Order: sequence, then structure tokens, then C-alpha cells
Amino acid sequence: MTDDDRVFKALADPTRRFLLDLLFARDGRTLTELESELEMTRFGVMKHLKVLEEAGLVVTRRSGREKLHFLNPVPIRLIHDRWIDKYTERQVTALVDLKAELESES
Amino acid sequence: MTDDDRVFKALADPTRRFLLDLLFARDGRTLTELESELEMTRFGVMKHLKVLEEAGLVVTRRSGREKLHFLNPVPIRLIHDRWIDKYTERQVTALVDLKAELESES
DNA sequence: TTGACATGTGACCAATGGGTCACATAAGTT
DNA sequence: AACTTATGTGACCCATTGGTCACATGTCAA
Repeated sequence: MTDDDRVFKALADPTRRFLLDLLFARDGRTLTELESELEMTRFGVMKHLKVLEEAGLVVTRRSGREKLHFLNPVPIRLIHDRWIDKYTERQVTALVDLKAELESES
Repeated sequence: MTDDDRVFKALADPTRRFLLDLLFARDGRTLTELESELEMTRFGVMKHLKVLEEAGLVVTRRSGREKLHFLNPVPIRLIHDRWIDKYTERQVTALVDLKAELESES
């Protein structure tokens, strides 16, 4: 299993993406705290966090008996750079921003 | 199945990512042409292309009996924007570029 | 030390997904 | 029309994966 394979497999599950959303909103949470946001047993959440951590999308730091989880955006940026070169980036960014603006006005 | 779910599921398979790499290098290829680059039957490749198309990562245009495939970078950009805000983007981009530069020098 | 809390491991099961094949339609060629 | 080429469909098999549970370790407080 390659590094990028781990990243994409990790992102393939909606629960794991929701965990990234939670950490994007606020970093440094524990397993128990994240579990309370999900309708799933602690074991399921723990499995998902392990997958995210092994993919490098989440980094952790121990503090006593707690384990704090942080979002690492680097792998996300690398996905972007794989299929969007500098030239295309300008066009796509403009297009996406325009679309967002139009939808916010309606 | 939500839109973004289709995108992430589509990206989860290494063969499909390789197909995107091929289209990133050169657009407008047919199924038969893409098949020749892979060690897999035509049916497998067709299934993968269907998944990519339903995710919006690949758009197609018919030309006679041929079907031409093109890469659409918009869903990739949306993944980026989901977990990297404008402020973080500057830091992450700088970090990724620096890392690439250091590795190219060694 | 006794109890409560936070995290960790391995086995297990149902569901999903990758790949192939038999078969089929449609379009170009001679 | 006969033949070839390009794409499409449904069924099938095997491997992988999401989720749960029984059980276990480590940490903090009284």
C-alpha cells in the first residue's frame, strides 16, 4: 500500500470526511469528544481515526491518558497539485469562485 | 449517494487515479486507447471510466462510434477548498513548494 | 488500592467493490 | 450485405471494508 493510496482510501468514507470536517472546525480533540458527535460506537470511530492517522491526514499528540487529534492539510494540497497545474489553477479557481458567488446571490 | 461521495469513491481506486493521470497528460482519448495502457480487460476499464464520469471527474463527448474522454479538474479543486482555507493555503503551498525544491536539489 | 475514565486489540459478520465473461448494439469499411 | 471495430449490459466470483463486541492496558483521583 503506497502513501497516496492510504490517503485516497482514507478519504473514501463519509464518516472519516466528517471527522476531518470536525477537526477543520476545531483542532486538538480527543477520541471521546469526537465520538460524541457521531452515531457510532467508540470502536468504529477509533478505527476511522487510525486510518486517517496512517494516511497522514490526522496527526496526534498524547497528553496523559488522552490523545489529541489535529488536521494535517498537506496531503490534501498534494492531491490538488497532482491534477491541477499552475496554469489551470487560475482558470479553475476563477470558475469555482464565480459559481460560489452566483449561488450566494440567488 | 451524494455528489462528493461519488467523487471520493472514484478517487479511491489506483486504476482510476492512473486513468486521470493519463488524461491529465493528454485529453480526448477513447476507451480503446486508454485500455491499451492498462493490464486489464476492456470491461474493467469501462467500469472505471463510468465511475469517473458519474463523479464528474471525467466528461465525455461522442464522435461517431467513439467516445472521447476529458479530465474535469473542478471536483478536485472543491476537495482542496473543503479543508484548506485561504489563510492556510499560503502556508501549506509554501511548505509543499519548499519541500519539492529541497528534494530536487539533492 | 480501589474505582472510574480514556484508549487499545483481535475476532467476527454483513455489505460493498474490483475484475472477468457471455452476450449485445451501433458505426465505419470494402 | 458481410466484416470489422468501438462501445455497452448483466451476472457472477473473490477480496476488501465498515461496524460491533469481548476483552485488555494505561492513567488519574480519592
